[in-house]
Amino acid sequence: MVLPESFYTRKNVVKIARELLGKVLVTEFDGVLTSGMIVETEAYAGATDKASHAYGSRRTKRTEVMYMHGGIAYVYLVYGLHHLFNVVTDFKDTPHAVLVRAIEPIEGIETMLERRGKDKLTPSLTAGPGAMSMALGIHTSQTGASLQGPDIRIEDRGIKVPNKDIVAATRVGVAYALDDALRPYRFFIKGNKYVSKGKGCK
DNA sequence: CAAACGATTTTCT
DNA sequence: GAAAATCGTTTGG
Repeated sequence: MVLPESFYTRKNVVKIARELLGKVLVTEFDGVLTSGMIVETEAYAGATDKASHAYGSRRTKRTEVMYMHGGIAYVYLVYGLHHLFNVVTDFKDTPHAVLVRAIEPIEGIETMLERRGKDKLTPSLTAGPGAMSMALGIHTSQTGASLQGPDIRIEDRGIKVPNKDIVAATRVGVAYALDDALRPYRFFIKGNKYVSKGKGCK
């Protein structure tokens, strides 16, 4: 089943990030379907989180989508070449979001290999936020798209992730956030090959 | 209006 | 292990 809007419109963004593990992220552009199980996420707690783009209630053209009602996509460009896919949570005017960092490919693997310019399935196909977005065909033009819409959705296929397989850790690439970089807002499935290594992963 | 920089990945040494 | 690639957004003059 496709996750309903009520899954996203809750106050605890950290809890949502954790619950997204094991769910299936699906994109369908021009009738081409690609999907994968979410194995790694990070929570960004809006106004009170120095690592978030919306820290201190900063409101700009780019971050505007984060202030919208939960259940939409927030996609943006980093380093001029990587598209990162986020899920906006919580209610209007509360800029919380969950960054999806990695998936385990399920459907449309051929398409994903093609998009990435690869010919063999390796973990690097979708391990890491930039790589994953490219494999799924996610682009900054999809920012603000509904997750109940025809192009992008997240499904619950009954996959259960045991508590003991969920690891909480510090986030990657946010050292500039000082003390907030130490918050255990990163979740991933223990032992999964598709979890990104990340630079700051110790 | 100009300048600096980043929630990263890949490739080369 | 280190460095480059590359551009929209943010910040300062």
